[in-house]
Amino acid sequence: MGETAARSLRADAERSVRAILEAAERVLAQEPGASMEQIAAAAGVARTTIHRRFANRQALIDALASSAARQLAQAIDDGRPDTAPPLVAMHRITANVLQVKSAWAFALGLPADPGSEAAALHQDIARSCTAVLKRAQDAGLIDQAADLDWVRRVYYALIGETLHGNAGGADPDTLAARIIDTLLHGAGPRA
Amino acid sequence: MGETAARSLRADAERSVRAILEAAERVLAQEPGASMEQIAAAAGVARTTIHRRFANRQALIDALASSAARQLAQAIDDGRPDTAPPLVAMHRITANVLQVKSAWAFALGLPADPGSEAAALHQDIARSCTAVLKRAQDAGLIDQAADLDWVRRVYYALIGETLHGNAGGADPDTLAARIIDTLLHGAGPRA
DNA sequence: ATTATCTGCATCAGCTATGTTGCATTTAGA
DNA sequence: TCTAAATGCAACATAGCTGATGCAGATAAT
Repeated sequence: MGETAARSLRADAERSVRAILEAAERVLAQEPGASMEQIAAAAGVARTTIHRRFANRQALIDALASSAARQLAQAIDDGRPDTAPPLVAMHRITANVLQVKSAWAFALGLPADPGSEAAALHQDIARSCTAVLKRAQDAGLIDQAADLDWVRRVYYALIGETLHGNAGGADPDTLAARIIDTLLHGAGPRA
Repeated sequence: MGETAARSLRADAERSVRAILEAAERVLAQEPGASMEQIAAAAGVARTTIHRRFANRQALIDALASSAARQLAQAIDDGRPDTAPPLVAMHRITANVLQVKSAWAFALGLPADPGSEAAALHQDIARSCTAVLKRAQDAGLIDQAADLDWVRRVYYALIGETLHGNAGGADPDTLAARIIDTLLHGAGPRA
């Protein structure tokens, strides 16, 4: 069960942990090699406080990755991937994911080492994603001969590219619409 | 004129520089924070030799980025983006780029700071790329209403995703064909 | 109100990477 | 062959990060 051994921290301590994780995301996104000192400063906390909650740098990174992965999994579940009509689910999920990924870009870009909670979550997520695509394929939205694994990877890539260019300002629904349109139809001329 | 002030190094020195750059790519691709010592070892060279040719770590990274960007630009030019028929140019360019990017993944993924040679080259590349897409659009391969900047970014993303999953084994032409097909038609059912 | 927890601050030891220098040796080039 | 360039090696100084500790003051929880 990893590092989630937190046995009922005091309320202020829990606030500190959250502040540290959010600061770590902010700081490391700009400079992946940033020091604990910089993270502490951004969190409004002394460096020693970080060391009290996280044994070492790696433990902090792991916790960050887990936390972000949990939020991502939640964002997907909120889109009802198993029950909503495929197109609706895809749109909702995409919009949700865009928001979570834009807030936790660094943490979610981390290479999750096998066995970690984050890795397990990312596998679950990939499964959910493939399931939705399968439903879309059965509904005739995706070509029967298409390689769903490639389609899923293209979908991931479109999300990633959307986040790159966008400074976080544009409407998630508009962006999601473009992603799905591109995924299904590409850039070629419409019939 | 940046760091290319190299005034006729001796032949063996030039070999060393190349070995260092190639080793840096190899090592840093696996561990972006790797030490100069590790790079030197991988290059079969003493650490001090690296410091003789590159003032500091940043200078080495900059040189690496420039070198890789030059090769990428060359790979695109080799595809005759201005003269070959659009589809042919796109295919050739894609196959060439796949090979160069797979060999210099780290260097080309580096955030080129404005003003650097690498940044200028990447702008040239983006221009060439957009030009080819424009020709494809005029030829009716791409929808008239399409946003070419988005199309170009999607194209980049497809290349990036292709390189991720592929361990460098598959045939570049096959991969290029899938990229262009996906870019133009997406995953939807064929007419 | 009392207690257990949390935090900031100061401090310390240890480690590692960086960048430089001097010298002896090898190697390319004329 | 002769010279200038290039390299390896050893050593050194510096700087920055990490992780740990002790203590005094602030804060939550009962």
